[in-house]
Amino acid sequence: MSEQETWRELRDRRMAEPGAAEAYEAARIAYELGKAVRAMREGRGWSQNDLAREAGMTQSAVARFEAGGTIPTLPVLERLARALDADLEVRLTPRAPAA
Amino acid sequence: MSEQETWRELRDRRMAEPGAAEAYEAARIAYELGKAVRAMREGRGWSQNDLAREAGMTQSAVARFEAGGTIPTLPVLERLARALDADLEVRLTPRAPAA
DNA sequence: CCAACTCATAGCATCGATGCTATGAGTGGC
DNA sequence: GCCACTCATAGCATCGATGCTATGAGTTGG
Repeated sequence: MSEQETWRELRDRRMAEPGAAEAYEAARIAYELGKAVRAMREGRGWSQNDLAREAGMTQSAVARFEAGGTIPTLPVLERLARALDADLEVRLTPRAPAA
Repeated sequence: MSEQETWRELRDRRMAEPGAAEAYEAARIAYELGKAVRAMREGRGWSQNDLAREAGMTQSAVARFEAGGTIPTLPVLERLARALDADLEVRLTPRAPAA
């Protein structure tokens, strides 16, 4: 079945790390971002190569990111956002009211 | 005036890099996040040390981050968010309509 | 004046993300 | 069957963020 597992496993293992709820969250966010970018890219009918060119990176980097293989850094997210005509938003929203 | 300049200068230089609008944006976001965290921390009457303890890092790391001395990674932001009872939100919002 | 506390930096080690090239597998067209 | 295209990985080099300890300066309280 083509066995394309490594990054997926990497990600899964990360999301399963017990004592690290924060790490889990970061990995989850990375995964969501990867899916979002893939959706936007496909929405434009772009190949990973096209997006890579626009974002100033290589196809392998895009694949790695979309697969959730790593937790992306803000500069990379910015470049992808620009390439996709999107805005990168990063916020800390208080869970409890300012009370 | 006490001359506490290095990180500030580092940040300023980063935000001035010409060909790198993305880098500028990332630096700007880092700066905003630093200010936001500082505000939340002070709102609780916590010292950098208190926050550091809660977030599992050292006072110097908190100072560096609040000063915008580095572009934070998602795991660090998550830990800070948790320590401050906040949620970390990272999103790519399309600038142009789906058109 | 001294002690304690808070924050800004320095300097260094280490880990992890990114950048690269190359390759394998799957698909579609000719 | 062959070629071209797309995507998933491997493997490696490098850069940069984080983690640490230690220190200096400024403040406040005694």
